[in-house]
Amino acid sequence: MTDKQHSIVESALALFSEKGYDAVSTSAISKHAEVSEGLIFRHFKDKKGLLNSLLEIWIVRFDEHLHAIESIEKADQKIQAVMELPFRLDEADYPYWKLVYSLKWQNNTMIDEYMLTLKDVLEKSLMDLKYPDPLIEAELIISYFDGFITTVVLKNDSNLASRLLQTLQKKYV
Amino acid sequence: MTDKQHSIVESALALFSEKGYDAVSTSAISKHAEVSEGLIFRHFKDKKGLLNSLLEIWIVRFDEHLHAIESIEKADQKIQAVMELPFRLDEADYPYWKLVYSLKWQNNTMIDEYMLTLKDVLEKSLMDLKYPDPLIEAELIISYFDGFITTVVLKNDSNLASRLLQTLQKKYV
DNA sequence: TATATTTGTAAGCAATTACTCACTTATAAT
DNA sequence: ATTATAAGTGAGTAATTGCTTACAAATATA
Repeated sequence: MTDKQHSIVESALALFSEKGYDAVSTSAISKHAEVSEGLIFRHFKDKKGLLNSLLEIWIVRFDEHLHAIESIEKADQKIQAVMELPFRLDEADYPYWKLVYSLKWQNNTMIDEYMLTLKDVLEKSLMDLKYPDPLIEAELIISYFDGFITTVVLKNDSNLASRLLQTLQKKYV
Repeated sequence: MTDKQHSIVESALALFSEKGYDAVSTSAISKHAEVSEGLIFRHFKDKKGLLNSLLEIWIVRFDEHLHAIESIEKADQKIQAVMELPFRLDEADYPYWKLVYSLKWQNNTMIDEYMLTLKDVLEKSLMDLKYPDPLIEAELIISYFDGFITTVVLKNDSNLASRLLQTLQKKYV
Protein backbone atom coordinates (compact mmCIF):
# COMPACT_ATOMS: atom_id res chain seq x y z
CA MET A 1 0.00 0.00 0.00
CA THR A 2 1.30 3.42 -0.98
CA ASP A 3 0.85 6.59 1.07
CA LYS A 4 -1.93 7.82 -1.19
CA GLN A 5 -3.73 4.50 -0.98
CA HIS A 6 -3.57 4.77 2.78
CA SER A 7 -4.85 8.30 2.64
CA ILE A 8 -7.86 7.21 0.57
CA VAL A 9 -8.72 4.43 3.02
CA GLU A 10 -8.42 6.74 6.03
CA SER A 11 -10.52 9.46 4.43
CA ALA A 12 -13.16 7.00 3.31
CA LEU A 13 -13.37 5.53 6.80
CA ALA A 14 -13.65 8.96 8.41
CA LEU A 15 -16.32 10.21 6.01
CA PHE A 16 -18.34 6.99 5.64
CA SER A 17 -18.49 6.44 9.39
CA GLU A 18 -19.46 10.04 10.07
CA LYS A 19 -22.01 10.69 7.32
CA GLY A 20 -22.90 7.25 6.03
CA TYR A 21 -21.79 5.44 2.86
CA ASP A 22 -24.46 6.84 0.55
CA ALA A 23 -24.05 10.42 1.74
CA VAL A 24 -20.36 10.53 0.80
CA SER A 25 -19.28 10.99 -2.83
CA THR A 26 -16.05 9.71 -4.31
CA SER A 27 -15.29 13.33 -5.15
CA ALA A 28 -15.53 14.26 -1.45
CA ILE A 29 -13.23 11.39 -0.52
CA SER A 30 -10.61 12.39 -3.09
CA LYS A 31 -10.63 15.98 -1.83
CA HIS A 32 -10.32 14.88 1.80
CA ALA A 33 -7.50 12.50 0.89
CA GLU A 34 -5.85 15.11 -1.36
CA VAL A 35 -5.58 12.78 -4.32
CA SER A 36 -7.16 12.74 -7.76
CA GLU A 37 -10.57 11.14 -7.92
CA GLY A 38 -9.42 8.70 -10.58
CA LEU A 39 -6.96 7.13 -8.17
CA ILE A 40 -9.80 5.76 -6.08
CA PHE A 41 -11.03 3.74 -9.05
CA ARG A 42 -7.53 2.67 -10.06
CA HIS A 43 -6.92 1.09 -6.68
CA PHE A 44 -10.37 -0.01 -5.54
CA LYS A 45 -12.22 -0.56 -8.84
CA ASP A 46 -15.38 1.24 -7.68
CA LYS A 47 -17.01 2.83 -4.65
CA LYS A 48 -18.25 -0.53 -3.37
CA GLY A 49 -14.72 -1.87 -3.69
CA LEU A 50 -13.44 0.88 -1.44
CA LEU A 51 -16.12 0.05 1.09
CA ASN A 52 -15.19 -3.63 0.94
CA SER A 53 -11.56 -2.78 1.68
CA LEU A 54 -12.71 -1.05 4.85
CA LEU A 55 -14.91 -3.96 5.84
CA GLU A 56 -12.03 -6.38 5.30
CA ILE A 57 -9.91 -4.39 7.73
CA TRP A 58 -12.77 -4.53 10.22
CA ILE A 59 -13.08 -8.28 9.76
CA VAL A 60 -9.40 -8.78 10.57
CA ARG A 61 -9.73 -6.77 13.81
CA PHE A 62 -12.96 -8.57 14.66
CA ASP A 63 -11.37 -11.97 14.03
CA GLU A 64 -8.62 -11.17 16.52
CA HIS A 65 -11.26 -10.64 19.19
CA LEU A 66 -13.09 -13.77 18.11
CA HIS A 67 -10.00 -15.96 18.36
CA ALA A 68 -9.16 -14.56 21.76
CA ILE A 69 -12.66 -15.42 22.93
CA GLU A 70 -12.62 -18.90 21.43
CA SER A 71 -9.35 -19.67 23.18
CA ILE A 72 -11.03 -19.17 26.56
CA GLU A 73 -11.78 -22.55 28.10
CA LYS A 74 -14.57 -22.00 30.61
CA ALA A 75 -17.98 -21.44 29.06
CA ASP A 76 -19.11 -18.78 31.53
CA GLN A 77 -15.92 -16.78 30.98
CA LYS A 78 -16.45 -17.03 27.22
CA ILE A 79 -19.90 -15.51 27.55
CA GLN A 80 -18.55 -12.84 29.83
CA ALA A 81 -15.84 -11.98 27.28
CA VAL A 82 -18.44 -11.55 24.53
CA MET A 83 -20.50 -9.22 26.71
CA GLU A 84 -17.42 -7.19 27.61
CA LEU A 85 -16.05 -6.95 24.06
CA PRO A 86 -17.80 -3.64 23.22
CA PHE A 87 -16.17 -2.02 26.25
CA ARG A 88 -12.72 -3.33 25.40
CA LEU A 89 -12.59 -2.08 21.83
CA ASP A 90 -9.65 0.04 20.78
CA GLU A 91 -10.96 3.59 20.54
CA ALA A 92 -9.19 3.89 17.17
CA ASP A 93 -11.51 1.16 15.87
CA TYR A 94 -14.72 2.99 16.77
CA PRO A 95 -15.10 4.38 13.21
CA TYR A 96 -15.01 0.84 11.79
CA TRP A 97 -17.73 -0.28 14.16
CA LYS A 98 -19.73 2.84 13.46
CA LEU A 99 -19.55 2.16 9.74
CA VAL A 100 -20.44 -1.50 10.22
CA TYR A 101 -23.46 -0.77 12.37
CA SER A 102 -24.77 1.98 10.13
CA LEU A 103 -24.60 -0.52 7.25
CA LYS A 104 -26.33 -3.12 9.42
CA TRP A 105 -29.36 -0.81 9.51
CA GLN A 106 -29.37 -0.75 5.73
CA ASN A 107 -29.64 -4.50 5.37
CA ASN A 108 -26.02 -5.35 4.71
CA THR A 109 -26.25 -9.13 4.81
CA MET A 110 -22.47 -9.64 4.62
CA ILE A 111 -22.09 -8.09 8.07
CA ASP A 112 -24.91 -10.09 9.62
CA GLU A 113 -23.38 -13.29 8.31
CA TYR A 114 -20.11 -12.42 9.92
CA MET A 115 -21.69 -11.62 13.24
CA LEU A 116 -23.30 -15.06 13.31
CA THR A 117 -19.95 -16.43 14.45
CA LEU A 118 -20.42 -14.56 17.72
CA LYS A 119 -23.85 -16.08 18.19
CA ASP A 120 -22.47 -19.57 17.55
CA VAL A 121 -19.87 -19.10 20.26
CA LEU A 122 -22.60 -18.01 22.65
CA GLU A 123 -24.94 -20.87 21.77
CA LYS A 124 -22.30 -23.52 22.34
CA SER A 125 -21.27 -22.00 25.66
CA LEU A 126 -24.88 -21.75 26.81
CA MET A 127 -25.44 -25.39 25.84
CA ASP A 128 -22.40 -26.39 27.90
CA LEU A 129 -23.91 -24.54 30.83
CA LYS A 130 -27.16 -26.51 30.31
CA TYR A 131 -29.34 -23.50 29.66
CA PRO A 132 -32.86 -24.65 28.73
CA ASP A 133 -33.04 -22.52 25.57
CA PRO A 134 -29.53 -21.64 24.35
CA LEU A 135 -30.76 -20.22 21.06
CA ILE A 136 -33.02 -17.54 22.49
CA GLU A 137 -30.61 -16.88 25.33
CA ALA A 138 -27.83 -16.26 22.79
CA GLU A 139 -30.11 -13.88 20.90
CA LEU A 140 -30.65 -11.95 24.12
CA ILE A 141 -26.93 -11.60 24.76
CA ILE A 142 -26.39 -10.48 21.15
CA SER A 143 -29.02 -7.82 21.85
CA TYR A 144 -27.02 -6.65 24.84
CA PHE A 145 -23.95 -6.67 22.64
CA ASP A 146 -25.62 -4.52 19.97
CA GLY A 147 -26.80 -2.10 22.63
CA PHE A 148 -23.37 -1.81 24.20
CA ILE A 149 -21.78 -1.18 20.80
CA THR A 150 -24.38 1.49 20.11
CA THR A 151 -23.69 3.34 23.33
CA VAL A 152 -19.91 3.03 23.33
CA VAL A 153 -19.41 3.92 19.68
CA LEU A 154 -22.04 6.65 19.30
CA LYS A 155 -21.17 8.40 22.56
CA ASN A 156 -17.53 7.95 21.55
CA ASP A 157 -16.48 8.14 25.19
CA SER A 158 -14.08 5.46 26.40
CA ASN A 159 -14.34 6.80 29.94
CA LEU A 160 -18.08 6.22 29.96
CA ALA A 161 -17.36 2.79 28.47
CA SER A 162 -15.15 1.74 31.37
CA ARG A 163 -17.65 3.04 33.93
CA LEU A 164 -20.42 1.08 32.24
CA LEU A 165 -18.25 -2.01 32.26
CA GLN A 166 -17.65 -1.63 36.00
CA THR A 167 -21.36 -1.27 36.68
CA LEU A 168 -22.10 -4.26 34.51
CA GLN A 169 -19.49 -6.43 36.18
CA LYS A 170 -20.94 -5.76 39.64
CA LYS A 171 -24.17 -7.31 38.42
CA TYR A 172 -22.81 -10.74 37.62
CA VAL A 173 -20.36 -11.02 40.51
CA MET B 1 -54.13 14.90 3.81
CA THR B 2 -55.08 13.77 0.33
CA ASP B 3 -54.69 10.21 -0.96
CA LYS B 4 -51.60 11.13 -2.95
CA GLN B 5 -50.05 12.84 0.06
CA HIS B 6 -50.60 9.65 2.03
CA SER B 7 -49.10 7.61 -0.76
CA ILE B 8 -45.95 9.75 -0.74
CA VAL B 9 -45.53 9.39 3.02
CA GLU B 10 -46.02 5.62 2.88
CA SER B 11 -43.59 5.18 0.00
CA ALA B 12 -40.99 7.40 1.62
CA LEU B 13 -41.24 5.43 4.86
CA ALA B 14 -40.94 2.10 3.07
CA LEU B 15 -37.96 3.16 0.96
CA PHE B 16 -36.12 5.24 3.56
CA SER B 17 -36.38 2.54 6.20
CA GLU B 18 -35.29 -0.17 3.80
CA LYS B 19 -32.43 1.51 1.95
CA GLY B 20 -31.61 4.54 4.07
CA TYR B 21 -32.48 8.21 3.57
CA ASP B 22 -29.49 9.11 1.38
CA ALA B 23 -29.82 6.06 -0.85
CA VAL B 24 -33.36 6.96 -1.89
CA SER B 25 -34.03 9.65 -4.49
CA THR B 26 -37.16 11.78 -4.70
CA SER B 27 -37.58 10.35 -8.17
CA ALA B 28 -37.70 6.82 -6.75
CA ILE B 29 -40.25 7.88 -4.15
CA SER B 30 -42.51 9.48 -6.75
CA LYS B 31 -42.42 6.35 -8.91
CA HIS B 32 -43.18 4.10 -5.93
CA ALA B 33 -46.02 6.39 -4.87
CA GLU B 34 -47.26 6.75 -8.45
CA VAL B 35 -47.37 10.53 -8.35
CA SER B 36 -45.43 13.24 -10.13
CA GLU B 37 -42.12 14.10 -8.54
CA GLY B 38 -43.09 17.76 -8.23
CA LEU B 39 -45.90 16.90 -5.86
CA ILE B 40 -43.39 15.87 -3.21
CA PHE B 41 -41.97 19.38 -3.20
CA ARG B 42 -45.39 21.00 -3.32
CA HIS B 43 -46.47 19.25 -0.14
CA PHE B 44 -43.24 18.80 1.80
CA LYS B 45 -41.07 21.69 0.51
CA ASP B 46 -37.97 19.55 0.09
CA LYS B 47 -36.57 16.06 0.76
CA LYS B 48 -35.67 16.95 4.35
CA GLY B 49 -39.22 18.19 4.86
CA LEU B 50 -40.57 14.81 3.81
CA LEU B 51 -38.22 13.12 6.25
CA ASN B 52 -39.34 15.47 9.02
CA SER B 53 -42.96 14.57 8.37
CA LEU B 54 -42.08 10.92 8.96
CA LEU B 55 -40.15 11.75 12.11
CA GLU B 56 -43.08 13.76 13.43
CA ILE B 57 -45.33 10.75 13.03
CA TRP B 58 -42.76 8.64 14.90
CA ILE B 59 -42.61 11.24 17.68
CA VAL B 60 -46.37 11.08 18.16
CA ARG B 61 -46.28 7.28 18.48
CA PHE B 62 -43.26 7.46 20.78
CA ASP B 63 -44.94 10.06 22.97
CA GLU B 64 -47.88 7.74 23.48
CA HIS B 65 -45.52 5.14 24.90
CA LEU B 66 -43.76 7.76 26.98
CA HIS B 67 -46.97 9.02 28.56
CA ALA B 68 -48.08 5.50 29.33
CA ILE B 69 -44.78 4.88 31.09
CA GLU B 70 -44.85 8.15 33.00
CA SER B 71 -48.32 7.37 34.30
CA ILE B 72 -46.98 4.26 36.06
CA GLU B 73 -46.59 4.98 39.77
CA LYS B 74 -44.06 2.47 41.07
CA ALA B 75 -40.46 3.21 40.10
CA ASP B 76 -39.47 -0.40 39.49
CA GLN B 77 -42.45 -0.98 37.22
CA LYS B 78 -41.55 2.17 35.29
CA ILE B 79 -38.08 0.83 34.62
CA GLN B 80 -39.51 -2.52 33.65
CA ALA B 81 -41.89 -0.82 31.21
CA VAL B 82 -38.99 0.99 29.53
CA MET B 83 -37.07 -2.25 29.12
CA GLU B 84 -40.09 -4.00 27.69
CA LEU B 85 -41.08 -1.23 25.29
CA PRO B 86 -39.06 -2.60 22.32
CA PHE B 87 -40.92 -5.90 22.61
CA ARG B 88 -44.31 -4.26 22.80
CA LEU B 89 -44.02 -2.12 19.68
CA ASP B 90 -46.71 -2.36 17.06
CA GLU B 91 -45.19 -4.35 14.19
CA ALA B 92 -46.57 -1.72 11.82
CA ASP B 93 -44.29 0.82 13.50
CA TYR B 94 -41.10 -1.16 12.87
CA PRO B 95 -40.27 0.87 9.73
CA TYR B 96 -40.41 4.11 11.73
CA TRP B 97 -38.00 2.73 14.32
CA LYS B 98 -35.78 1.33 11.60
CA LEU B 99 -35.60 4.74 9.96
CA VAL B 100 -34.96 6.47 13.28
CA TYR B 101 -32.15 4.15 14.28
CA SER B 102 -30.46 4.26 10.90
CA LEU B 103 -30.46 8.06 11.22
CA LYS B 104 -29.12 7.76 14.76
CA TRP B 105 -25.99 6.15 13.29
CA GLN B 106 -25.58 9.16 11.03
CA ASN B 107 -25.49 11.63 13.89
CA ASN B 108 -29.04 12.88 13.78
CA THR B 109 -29.05 15.02 16.92
CA MET B 110 -32.78 15.68 16.79
CA ILE B 111 -33.46 12.01 17.52
CA ASP B 112 -30.93 11.78 20.34
CA GLU B 113 -32.49 14.82 21.99
CA TYR B 114 -35.86 13.18 21.86
CA MET B 115 -34.59 9.94 23.34
CA LEU B 116 -33.18 11.83 26.33
CA THR B 117 -36.71 11.91 27.73
CA LEU B 118 -36.48 8.15 28.18
CA LYS B 119 -33.22 8.48 30.06
CA ASP B 120 -34.69 11.14 32.35
CA VAL B 121 -37.55 8.82 33.27
CA LEU B 122 -35.03 6.11 34.08
CA GLU B 123 -32.75 8.35 36.11
CA LYS B 124 -35.58 9.61 38.31
CA SER B 125 -36.88 6.11 38.90
CA LEU B 126 -33.40 4.84 39.76
CA MET B 127 -32.95 7.73 42.20
CA ASP B 128 -36.24 6.83 43.85
CA LEU B 129 -34.94 3.29 44.25
CA LYS B 130 -31.77 4.70 45.89
CA TYR B 131 -29.36 3.34 43.30
CA PRO B 132 -25.83 4.58 44.07
CA ASP B 133 -25.21 5.85 40.52
CA PRO B 134 -28.52 6.49 38.73
CA LEU B 135 -26.86 8.24 35.79
CA ILE B 136 -24.64 5.39 34.72
CA GLU B 137 -27.30 2.85 35.57
CA ALA B 138 -29.74 4.67 33.32
CA GLU B 139 -27.16 4.66 30.54
CA LEU B 140 -26.86 0.91 30.91
CA ILE B 141 -30.59 0.38 30.60
CA ILE B 142 -30.68 2.65 27.55
CA SER B 143 -28.01 0.39 26.09
CA TYR B 144 -30.25 -2.63 26.67
CA PHE B 145 -33.07 -0.67 25.08
CA ASP B 146 -31.01 0.12 21.97
CA GLY B 147 -29.99 -3.51 21.70
CA PHE B 148 -33.55 -4.76 22.01
CA ILE B 149 -34.73 -2.31 19.36
CA THR B 150 -31.93 -3.48 17.07
CA THR B 151 -32.85 -7.12 17.40
CA VAL B 152 -36.62 -6.74 17.24
CA VAL B 153 -36.69 -4.29 14.33
CA LEU B 154 -33.90 -5.75 12.19
CA LYS B 155 -35.01 -9.35 12.61
CA ASN B 156 -38.55 -8.08 11.99
CA ASP B 157 -39.95 -11.05 13.84
CA SER B 158 -42.61 -10.32 16.44
CA ASN B 159 -42.66 -13.98 17.46
CA LEU B 160 -38.97 -13.83 18.34
CA ALA B 161 -39.71 -10.59 20.17
CA SER B 162 -42.28 -12.18 22.46
CA ARG B 163 -40.00 -15.15 23.18
CA LEU B 164 -37.17 -12.77 24.06
CA LEU B 165 -39.50 -10.84 26.34
CA GLN B 166 -40.47 -14.06 28.15
CA THR B 167 -36.84 -15.02 28.65
CA LEU B 168 -36.03 -11.53 29.86
CA GLN B 169 -38.92 -11.47 32.30
CA LYS B 170 -37.83 -14.72 33.94
CA LYS B 171 -34.55 -13.00 34.82
CA TYR B 172 -36.04 -10.27 36.99
CA VAL B 173 -38.81 -12.26 38.58
C1' DT C 1 -72.22 30.72 -12.02
C1' DA C 2 -67.98 32.96 -11.49
C1' DT C 3 -63.80 33.14 -9.00
C1' DA C 4 -60.25 31.90 -5.83
C1' DT C 5 -57.54 28.35 -3.94
C1' DT C 6 -55.63 24.04 -3.70
C1' DT C 7 -53.93 19.88 -5.91
C1' DG C 8 -51.53 17.92 -9.45
C1' DT C 9 -48.46 17.46 -13.67
C1' DA C 10 -44.51 17.45 -17.00
C1' DA C 11 -40.80 19.44 -18.75
C1' DG C 12 -36.73 21.40 -17.64
C1' DC C 13 -32.86 23.22 -14.54
C1' DA C 14 -27.88 23.51 -12.81
C1' DA C 15 -25.20 20.72 -10.01
C1' DT C 16 -23.47 16.49 -8.77
C1' DT C 17 -22.95 11.52 -9.28
C1' DA C 18 -19.91 7.30 -10.14
C1' DC C 19 -16.82 6.23 -13.36
C1' DT C 20 -13.52 6.21 -17.82
C1' DC C 21 -9.77 7.29 -20.56
C1' DA C 22 -5.79 9.25 -22.52
C1' DC C 23 -1.98 10.68 -20.59
C1' DT C 24 2.34 11.61 -17.53
C1' DT C 25 5.40 10.30 -13.82
C1' DA C 26 7.65 7.13 -10.85
C1' DT C 27 9.47 2.57 -9.68
C1' DA C 28 11.17 -2.06 -10.86
C1' DA C 29 13.21 -5.61 -13.78
C1' DT C 30 16.22 -7.05 -17.47
C1' DA D 1 20.17 2.08 -20.24
C1' DT D 2 16.03 0.32 -21.84
C1' DT D 3 11.87 -1.46 -21.13
C1' DA D 4 7.95 -2.97 -18.63
C1' DT D 5 4.80 -2.24 -14.89
C1' DA D 6 2.60 0.38 -11.46
C1' DA D 7 1.04 4.91 -9.54
C1' DG D 8 -1.06 9.07 -10.30
C1' DT D 9 -3.53 12.90 -12.84
C1' DG D 10 -7.33 15.66 -14.74
C1' DA D 11 -10.50 16.45 -18.06
C1' DG D 12 -14.31 14.31 -19.75
C1' DT D 13 -18.62 11.16 -19.77
C1' DA D 14 -23.73 9.98 -19.48
C1' DA D 15 -26.90 9.52 -15.98
C1' DT D 16 -29.02 11.07 -11.96
C1' DT D 17 -29.66 14.33 -8.20
C1' DG D 18 -32.90 17.68 -5.65
C1' DC D 19 -35.64 21.19 -7.01
C1' DT D 20 -38.34 25.01 -9.93
C1' DT D 21 -41.65 26.67 -12.84
C1' DA D 22 -45.35 27.28 -16.09
C1' DC D 23 -49.46 25.39 -16.69
C1' DA D 24 -53.91 22.32 -16.20
C1' DA D 25 -57.46 20.07 -13.34
C1' DA D 26 -60.03 19.74 -9.38
C1' DT D 27 -62.21 21.62 -5.39
C1' DA D 28 -63.94 25.17 -2.45
C1' DT D 29 -65.89 29.77 -1.72
C1' DA D 30 -68.61 33.78 -3.18
